[in-house]
Amino acid sequence: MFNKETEYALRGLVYIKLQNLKGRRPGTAEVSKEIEAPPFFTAKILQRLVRSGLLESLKGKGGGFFFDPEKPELQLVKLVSATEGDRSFTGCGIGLKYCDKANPCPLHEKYAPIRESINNLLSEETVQSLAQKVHKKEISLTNALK
Amino acid sequence: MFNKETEYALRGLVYIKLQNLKGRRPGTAEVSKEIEAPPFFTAKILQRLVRSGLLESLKGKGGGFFFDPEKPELQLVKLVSATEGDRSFTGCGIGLKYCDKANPCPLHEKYAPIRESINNLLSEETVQSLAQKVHKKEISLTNALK
DNA sequence: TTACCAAAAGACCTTTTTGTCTTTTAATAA
DNA sequence: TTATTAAAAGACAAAAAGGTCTTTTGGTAA
Repeated sequence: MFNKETEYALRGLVYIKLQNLKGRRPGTAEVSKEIEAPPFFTAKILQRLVRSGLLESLKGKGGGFFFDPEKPELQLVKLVSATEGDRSFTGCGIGLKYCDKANPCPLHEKYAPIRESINNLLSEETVQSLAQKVHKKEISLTNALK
Repeated sequence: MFNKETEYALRGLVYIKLQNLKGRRPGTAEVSKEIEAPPFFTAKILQRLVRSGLLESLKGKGGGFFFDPEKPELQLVKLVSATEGDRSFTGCGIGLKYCDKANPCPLHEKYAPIRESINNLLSEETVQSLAQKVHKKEISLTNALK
């Protein structure tokens, strides 16, 4: 579904949001440990997210990552665009440049609705909505079995 | 959706099947040209498919690629397993090792049905069924606009 | 104002994917 | 049997993805 960067970003951001809800700002070491992702790579990914304006950070003692409460919720489609680029869930199933209802590839009829439901999912869900689910329910962010 | 190898394999196999229906056995040069894929890479991919038993080939004059009429239709899931490995449409959306109905990640509820419909598509459709669609309808295999 | 802390920046590396090319092998036809 | 044809095999290489590490910068707190 997603590449590694997006997976780590998703897990990391949901973890950060959960901690923010508790009034905390986790740092790279904590985030990478909790989501079981490579530490330096996690740091790099979070940095990129800050640079692209999807996440905030604070240096120095007591520093760490957090979401700007002023900003709207972060739709997954925005996140995935930032990590994988725009074309990840827009292309043709078999890789044709021009493939649409008027000029379909042989997979189009069945694949188009699936692609659409992926895009719906990515528009409907946000980092915050995912964090809520983890917060409220018996839902996990890591590989630890409960 | 798929990686390049799978895309080229899909387009190539459908083209080969279409030519087989006309009593022809296309070679690597023809296939790569018709599906607009890199010639040497196409050759390598078709070779791999032959080695894994999904396609037949004949060397020498009049040689080329063809499907064994004795074999059952080639389900896309078989093809994708050969080119991308088994785990491409079985994993968790956010990359957790253990994620299922009993121990779901926050994306599971909405992603699981999508993943299932992808797997249904890949089981239902075959190289032959896609070739039939191209044969019967106004459906394209290449980037050429009609 | 100094000591310390933690993110930012960026160089560097490894692996996988994607792609190219040459040589060898096997089949066919003359 | 020889010339020709086309796939098989495998070495090689570029690009992208994934990952590591060191140095610099900017904050905080004592």
